[in-house]
Amino acid sequence: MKDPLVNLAGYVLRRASAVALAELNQRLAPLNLRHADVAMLMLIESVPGITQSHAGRVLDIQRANMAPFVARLEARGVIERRQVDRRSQALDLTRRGRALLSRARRVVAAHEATLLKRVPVKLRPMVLPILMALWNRDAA
Amino acid sequence: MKDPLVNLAGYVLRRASAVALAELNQRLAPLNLRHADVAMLMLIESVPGITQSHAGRVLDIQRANMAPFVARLEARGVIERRQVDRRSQALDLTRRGRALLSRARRVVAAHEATLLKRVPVKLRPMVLPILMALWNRDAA
DNA sequence: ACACGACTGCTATACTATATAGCAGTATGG
DNA sequence: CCATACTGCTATATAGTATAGCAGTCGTGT
Repeated sequence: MKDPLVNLAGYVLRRASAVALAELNQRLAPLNLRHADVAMLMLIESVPGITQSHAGRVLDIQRANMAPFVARLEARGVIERRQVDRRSQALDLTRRGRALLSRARRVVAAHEATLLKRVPVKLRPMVLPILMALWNRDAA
Repeated sequence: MKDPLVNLAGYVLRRASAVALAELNQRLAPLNLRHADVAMLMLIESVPGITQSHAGRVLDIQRANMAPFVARLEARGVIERRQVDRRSQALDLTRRGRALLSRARRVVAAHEATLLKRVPVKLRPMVLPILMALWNRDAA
């Protein structure tokens, strides 16, 4: 089938992302986690006590959506909130959160391995640099 | 800010895709198009008379979602449906659709150029091969 | 010849992710 | 000490995608 879109980086980027995301979410389903949950847990682990609003900025989650999202994780007992200010909330992992995260990390690692295995060995070292460049974390 | 997620290809893939998609949609807004519309128009142009269900499979759009999607494009007068069977619909661009598509194509080209410009020249030739590989169009 | 399974287009519905608007309260810098 | 910016939050809206099921049609195997 002649697909005229496969020459468009933007299109292939979107399709690749959609597939990878679906696969990851499927892998995480047994842990009752979604990709965003794991991202949050990993961020909090890496920056313990990070502010809720700050975490939202890093992960690009709106303040409005942060509230129920964090509340769910807290209700589940994997993170806890600590008042830092009378407005800011610091986030930390609970013992349970750390245990869950360590399981999730294995799933993520397997997912990453699957992704990279699809790329020819010679191209593999360029995957992250190219994705970072496309994401445009540095330039304007 | 130490972001522990930037080493994960899946994460960066998702973020890059989200940014690129948002940018493209913004560029297309003046034409009153979204990225999915353009994908459909380009596909129909490339395979005139393609069946609605077939187009849905190529673009990975569910049959159920295809119906209102195609209806919108038809109501707008950019595509037309032709009965091929008493069940299958063949899709074609109208004159108006071709005109709109040629404008959209310029927007898409500009978007593609912007994306690729972010990638160091030496890595640029690897962008599409890597994205295709991640998308996994061939392997299992 | 025709029954059956597979396919098409469709409606209705639901779920997820994300976005906008606005509020009450708090911190901070000029 | 006041104006401004910030925080967490609720309520709500929009877009994209997914599921279930229906009526009708087609193609194939026997």
